[in-house]
Amino acid sequence: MDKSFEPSQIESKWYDRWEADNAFKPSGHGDPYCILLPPPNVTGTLHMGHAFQQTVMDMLVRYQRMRGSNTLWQVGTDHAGIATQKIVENQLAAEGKSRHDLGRAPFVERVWQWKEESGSIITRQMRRLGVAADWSRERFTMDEGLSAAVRKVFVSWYRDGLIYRGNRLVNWDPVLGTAVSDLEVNNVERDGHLWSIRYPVANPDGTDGDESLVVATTRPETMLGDVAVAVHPDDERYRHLVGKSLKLPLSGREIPVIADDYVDKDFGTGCVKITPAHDFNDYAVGQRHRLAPINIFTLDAKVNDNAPAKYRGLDRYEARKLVLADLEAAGLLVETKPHKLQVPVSERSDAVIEPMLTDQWFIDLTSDTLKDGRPGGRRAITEPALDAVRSGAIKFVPENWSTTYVQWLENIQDWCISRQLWWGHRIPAWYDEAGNIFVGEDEVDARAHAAVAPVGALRQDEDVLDTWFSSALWPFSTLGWPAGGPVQNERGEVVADWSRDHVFLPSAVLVTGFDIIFFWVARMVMATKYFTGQVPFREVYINALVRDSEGQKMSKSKGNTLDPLDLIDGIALPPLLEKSTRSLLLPQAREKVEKYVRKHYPEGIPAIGTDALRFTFAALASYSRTINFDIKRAEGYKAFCNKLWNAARFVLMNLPEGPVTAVAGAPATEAERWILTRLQQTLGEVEQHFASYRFDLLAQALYEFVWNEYCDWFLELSKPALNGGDEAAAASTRHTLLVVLETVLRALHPIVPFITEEIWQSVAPRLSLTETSLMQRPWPQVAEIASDEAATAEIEWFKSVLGGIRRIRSEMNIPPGKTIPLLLAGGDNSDRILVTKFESQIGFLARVDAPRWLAGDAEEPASAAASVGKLRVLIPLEGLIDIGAEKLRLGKEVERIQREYDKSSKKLHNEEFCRNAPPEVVDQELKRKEDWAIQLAALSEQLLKLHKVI
RNA sequence: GGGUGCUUAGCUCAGCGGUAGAGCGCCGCCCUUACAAGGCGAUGGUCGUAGGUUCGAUCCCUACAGCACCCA
Repeated sequence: MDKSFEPSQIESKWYDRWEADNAFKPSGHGDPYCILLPPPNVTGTLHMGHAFQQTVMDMLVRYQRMRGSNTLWQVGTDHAGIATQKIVENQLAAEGKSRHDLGRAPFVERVWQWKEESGSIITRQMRRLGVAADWSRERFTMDEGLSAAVRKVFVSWYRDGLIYRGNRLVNWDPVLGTAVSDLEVNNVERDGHLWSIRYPVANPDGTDGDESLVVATTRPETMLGDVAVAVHPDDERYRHLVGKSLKLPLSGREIPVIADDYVDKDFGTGCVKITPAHDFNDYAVGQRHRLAPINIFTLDAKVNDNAPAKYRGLDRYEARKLVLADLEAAGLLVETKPHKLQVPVSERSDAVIEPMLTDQWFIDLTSDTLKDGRPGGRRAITEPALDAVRSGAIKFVPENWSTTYVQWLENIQDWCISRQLWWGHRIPAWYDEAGNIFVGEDEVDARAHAAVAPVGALRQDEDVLDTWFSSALWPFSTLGWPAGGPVQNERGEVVADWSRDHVFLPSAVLVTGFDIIFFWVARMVMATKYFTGQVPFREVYINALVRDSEGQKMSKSKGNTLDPLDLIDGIALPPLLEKSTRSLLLPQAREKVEKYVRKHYPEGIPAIGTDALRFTFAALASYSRTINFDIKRAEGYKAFCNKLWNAARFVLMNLPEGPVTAVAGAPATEAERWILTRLQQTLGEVEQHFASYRFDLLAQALYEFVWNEYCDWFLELSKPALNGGDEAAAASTRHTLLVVLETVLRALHPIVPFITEEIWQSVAPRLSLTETSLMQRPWPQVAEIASDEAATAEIEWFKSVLGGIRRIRSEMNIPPGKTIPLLLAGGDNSDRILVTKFESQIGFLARVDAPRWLAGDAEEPASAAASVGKLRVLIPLEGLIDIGAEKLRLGKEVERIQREYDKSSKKLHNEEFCRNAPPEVVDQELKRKEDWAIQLAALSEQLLKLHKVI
């Protein structure tokens, strides 16, 4: 083995071997354990969130595989309708073309080309992360099998009366020209104005009356589509006007004053203009009062022919200016004041969303019963999804997220599933020339199920389905549903077979971010429950969001994004700068990003390797909802990998040639029995932390075991054993060194697969193991390892003795290389036995001469002292120690112990404590008081002696 | 407005009724033959504020403050 750990040399080697050996495929035996990868965008690249999430999944899968489960890690990508279409449209725009210049079929062909070019980037990156997924089953949401599932589901839900087409108000992105989900709309606070506009009351003869109402609005241009003004029913100021008509300025239409308790009496004037066609709240008010909406915008947000001629064709913001100017001129603009408002912005295009009345397809999630008596969406889809969580069939980790899930479902609206795009699953619906709708798997099927005879030719719906519609089917469509038998990919390879693979449903755990609980998690539950009767997964582990070291959200325009591969491979400053600023358009942003990068990575990013990155993710994965990724932390874990590497080197270089066999009667030494005990405890903790998804504690337990116990103590203790005269102890120690190493490699493997495999390959032959890869080794069982409390207590004693000597050495500035004398005083019989037993270890590790016991009555030389129970460990001062310094040191120590003693003592004098506290707590306190008293006595006596010396 | 979190060492975070912890950083001494990506040791905290419950509160309860995020 090389002197230090070089990740780049081992990672690709092992990944290729594993994959070639089919090590990632389900074994076919054991309990099914399936994890579904949240499918990333096929044209996307790996970011820190993916890397974190995938590390978590990979740890679970590797752990379960070693435990003997039949593991399936289902990977794949989704087609990300809007995002992907937009990328290709941008490419076309660079050529001066639009998708309409190409036409639908050539455009879609071009998107497929782009998908082929870029589609493997993210999967290559995932391999670099060490993802142990079954690549032979990789799927894409638009591949034939998954598309068949989409058609089947659409048609079934339609025929069950749960999908309908309707003219509804939706979030319309006027730039992309499509409906978008309300989940893809962000409400952004912006500076705007609140305008107060006077609406005169109309006289019965149509002329303006003396009275008027003043409405406040942030969107004056929409008044062209006003159908009413609403006031609160209890508002005394306006009660007499309810039912009367107003003359709508600029349009001249008459509109009623209505009473509705949606109105906030105290906001503005207490009068609200109602524009049902362009506001969700107003739409609801309009429906309550049976007012027909008036749509005043075209699909690209220009004023349409429903408005007075002079405004037609104007963009909504130009129209606003003109409306305000005209109102001003008419003396109807009462007030203009600055106002902060929430503006709905499309996540996909940054355009301001325009609520728009359009024909769309919806999934019914809200009606209890259909007109024909069949169950409606609430009963058939929403309630089962709620019950799945309420009943505990699906558990969220951390548990709180179930509240988020439940509250959202309780307030759910019908799901708009149509998108006005070309890239996606085309809606399997056809229209005849009379506008009748025919739904089927294909046109033939649609005709076969026609309720009325089609009039003329059929024309398929132009729209595609929301990407999440296909993602919602992921838990069962990837397993081969709806086909009964083998499903092949485009290369003719079998990728799934429902008759065999259905055992993987429900999957064990879904690992995903909270941001898609609504988008994806809830919808998978709905679809999977409906079509398979099962839950899609038993648990949902909501992973934290990865932020930068200062807690800022990672974003390209801030320059604080990290490419996981740059952490793995390292990157120098110049290419990092180039990369970070390459795709930025705004010069200010470039400057800011460059400054950030130079400040945080003045020397670029050091290569830490996949294992260290994975360990870092594990160590950061507590239940908190965000993790701040600090590269310093990752560097620390690279050091850990190096530590493990060198520990292995030490073990291997202390072995004789050939296999090492267990010695009869072993383990021979306390140190071995202690490290095995600690190993056993650590494995127990690891089990527990896997079960509770506490990867931080899991990583910490292993880290501490490897570094602070195995390396710091056991390896050090093994040195005198290996080099001492006791050949049986040496042989036993060699074997234990090896066994503990091999066991901890197994336990670490799910977190750090590469380094553990590399080391294991050197270790395995020494233990005559027959497996060819660490991946084939069984998970280490707690029950296989014996614990020994007595040995543990002895080693703890030893560590205290050593600690005492080391502190004295360090604080008295005795050079580490200098061997010094050691005197012992006090102590009981067991101390004497232990001193004899550990004499060589104490001598070796503390660099002291053979200890000498002071006879009870012998004159004690002036010494520095530490106490271990009743035992006093003395370092004679002569020629070594500054008495003044030792008095100071000892004085501080005595004070500290005195404080602890007083605390303990005070507690025990409190009668309430003794009466009310549990007996074991009182006992513990008594014991502590006693221990402090012993130490106090020993050290104050020592201090007294030092004072006498001078 | 409704909801969910967070506030602990210089930084990033565990802990959560009974002796305040880790990693990194900082300081001191050491290139001791596994590892200087290292060893040994030290420093560092009235656990956001104010009340309450309790024999005992960083932990439970209440209020407040600050900071996030989600939904409307």
